[in-house]
Amino acid sequence: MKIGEAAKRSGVSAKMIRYYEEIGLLAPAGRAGNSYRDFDAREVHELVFIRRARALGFSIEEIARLLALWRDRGRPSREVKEIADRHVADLKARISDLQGMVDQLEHLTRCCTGDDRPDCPILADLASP
Amino acid sequence: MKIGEAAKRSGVSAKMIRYYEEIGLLAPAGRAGNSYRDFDAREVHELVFIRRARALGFSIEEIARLLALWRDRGRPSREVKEIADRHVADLKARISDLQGMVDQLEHLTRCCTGDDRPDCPILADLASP
DNA sequence: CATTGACCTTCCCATGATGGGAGACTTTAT
DNA sequence: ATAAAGTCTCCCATCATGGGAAGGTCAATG
Repeated sequence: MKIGEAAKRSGVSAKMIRYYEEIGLLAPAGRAGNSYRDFDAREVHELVFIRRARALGFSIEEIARLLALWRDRGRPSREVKEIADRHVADLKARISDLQGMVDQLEHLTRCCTGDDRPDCPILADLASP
Repeated sequence: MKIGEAAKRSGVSAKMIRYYEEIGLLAPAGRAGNSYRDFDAREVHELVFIRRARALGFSIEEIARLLALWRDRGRPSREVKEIADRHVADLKARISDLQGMVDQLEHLTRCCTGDDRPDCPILADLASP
């Protein structure tokens, strides 16, 4: 099948499919008639794998490792779990950063009248020494 | 004072100071002897403002609006609060996205033995139709 | 006064993942 | 046969930041 069909079936845009091939995440697709890429079901399956992994926040780098493990039938699940655990720790760190921002901002906005007066604790905080 | 000193006092790198000037976030600094930028205390103060706003996750775009309001002594605090509230909502949405990923991944990793066996619910999930 | 080292300048490049678009070519449908 | 839709490769843009090169400027020391 051609790239548009593969995109539709996998949920990955044609643009991204070409990009994944370019950076070596996917093996170069065969060419039908030496010009259009030609995909089979296995390749669409890999694209779906990638899309789902992206939706879980894995980086391309991590996905490359997950794909390699997926292709290796004898892999130890330990290695997969390690990648996932590290990623979860990373996500939690990001959440914690963002939550810290929310906490500070909510404190400030609670103190801000938000009316026509110019006094604003939010600006006062940003401008404080 | 020269850019290195302004960077040290504000906590904003010289690279970033030039960038903020280039994109118009800051008024072009005066030049001493027509070559080196020359900063005064007020400009350092603005840089600190920017650094703190960045630490709260505001985009450059938002900071430009906050700076304009800060400079306007008669601004209504309502406008500041609107920006902050929208930003908080944005942060919360991102947290919620990330938390969803964590939840899914923790469910999967709880089910993964993480030993030498190849069976892995994490990969199985990513590869599922 | 001259050299040296620290600082400054501008310009270009890279990041990560994605989208947009141009210009040329191929396939498919009418 | 012609028109429409799909595909190809390139290049550019995002957002905020850092790295580095090549060259100019300043301050202190010999």
